[in-house]
Amino acid sequence: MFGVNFFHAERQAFINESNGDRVQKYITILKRTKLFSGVSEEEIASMLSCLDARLRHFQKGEYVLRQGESLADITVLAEGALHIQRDDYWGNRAIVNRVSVGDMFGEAYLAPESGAVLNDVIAVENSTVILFDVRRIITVCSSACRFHAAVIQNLFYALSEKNRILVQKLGYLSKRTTREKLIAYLSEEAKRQNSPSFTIPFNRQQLADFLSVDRSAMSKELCKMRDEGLLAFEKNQFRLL
Amino acid sequence: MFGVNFFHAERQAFINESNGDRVQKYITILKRTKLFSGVSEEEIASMLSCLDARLRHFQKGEYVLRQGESLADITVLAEGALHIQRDDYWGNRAIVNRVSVGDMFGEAYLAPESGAVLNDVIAVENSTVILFDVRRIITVCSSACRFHAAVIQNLFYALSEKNRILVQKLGYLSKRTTREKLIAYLSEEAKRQNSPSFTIPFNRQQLADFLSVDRSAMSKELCKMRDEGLLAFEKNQFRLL
DNA sequence: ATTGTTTCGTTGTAAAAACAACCGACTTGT
DNA sequence: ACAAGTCGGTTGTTTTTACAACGAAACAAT
Repeated sequence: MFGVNFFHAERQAFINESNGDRVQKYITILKRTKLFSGVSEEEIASMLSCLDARLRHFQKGEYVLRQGESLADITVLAEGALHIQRDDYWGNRAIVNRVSVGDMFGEAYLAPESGAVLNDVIAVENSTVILFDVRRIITVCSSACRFHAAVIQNLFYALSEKNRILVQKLGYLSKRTTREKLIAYLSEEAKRQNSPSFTIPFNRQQLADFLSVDRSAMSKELCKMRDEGLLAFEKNQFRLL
Repeated sequence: MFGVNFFHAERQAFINESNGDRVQKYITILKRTKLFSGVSEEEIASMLSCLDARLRHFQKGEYVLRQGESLADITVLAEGALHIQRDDYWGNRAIVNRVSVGDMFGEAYLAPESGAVLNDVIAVENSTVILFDVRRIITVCSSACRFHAAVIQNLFYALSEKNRILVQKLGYLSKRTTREKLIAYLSEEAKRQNSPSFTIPFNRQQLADFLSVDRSAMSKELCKMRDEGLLAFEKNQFRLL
């Protein structure tokens, strides 16, 4: 089987047998990612072996990365959804981030000095991950890959962007009260989705974990804000007033 | 004057007049930065114009970057010290980070999609900043700069590393209580400095801002922890027991 | 239809943090 | 030497949060 093949033989190349149509599916996905933005499908196909691309599949609930593991690959989520989360010594779970299709993850641990991965990455849906050898990406190969330079630029901008997102989340968490955290997050999300009415990708427990507050206290605060006329909501649909 | 020259004529090249010894001083500094790690002084000198390097000087207390400004340069601190900080609508100041000599900063806002700078950057000492055009760095020039590839790798690893540091700080801030935040920060710092006895680069107010807690409450908690025998401290010298 | 599960709101209580105000020890500048 | 400013600790009060426990609604499985 295709999936099992790649799962158990990590170093196997992306394109190997007569799995052209399946490969084509992932090339189509890659084409839409930031990493390969501006690179045609043909060029992606020709770069896959150059970059040592590999596939791995994960069932819902499975660990994609565990705290303490080390990582030497750039990873892109091709199907499904992941949560990057962290459990401290007494079970407090914080969702550091949510990974959607096309996102990279784990790229913070690729520098030679950086040690082991600090978070768990877990599949919240059945998921497929594509891995690339980091050294092959950032080492410019002389001639073969014309569009290697474009991928390097994309990678740089993606890292820069992720950096900004982390800074943004630091902005939420540096607020002292639950209300301030909610206002910071929700108004940012409204701005991002360009509408005072928007959907968040979390249920209550997940949002509380994301903002590192107690769920019931957050629920209380949300309802208080609703009663004060600051906002309206139903499930994960919010509207700022 | 040298400094005034560069301050008022931003686009002026790094090497221009008979300022060889002053330039040499900054080349020596750059050689020790992560960005130019593994690149010789001669090679740095030859790359400076290629990368459109510029100098700017700031007095203690001056703003290096303001919230809302945009940025198209990679910035390296050559002398002095900066604080990256954020004031919210009601004056709560959070020190997002401290920038030391050799560090890059502001690299989160370089992606075309990323908007304005979200934080203030302020000089806490008289400081000198070196700026490089980001597009010139990540666009591989065909022949001129042999060591351009090394700089690209360094830049990538630096961004990755900074990413990890942000994730780490998120780890501190996602703790719910002041005590937990202190323990997380201090034990991490002890690990980093490889000793249970270590110095932190903050005074109390700055540490409180860094961890986004109230100074007096933090002071109270520190003393309580000291009385419980968890740690000892004097000024910014700490020892975990 | 009923049982179990998940999600979300609610309540009361205990713990923790913010806030404000103040004090003493040290620096710094004149 | 002295005034002004900085820094860190302390205290008391108010506000906020965590925590635990419960209940209703929605949904899925048997």
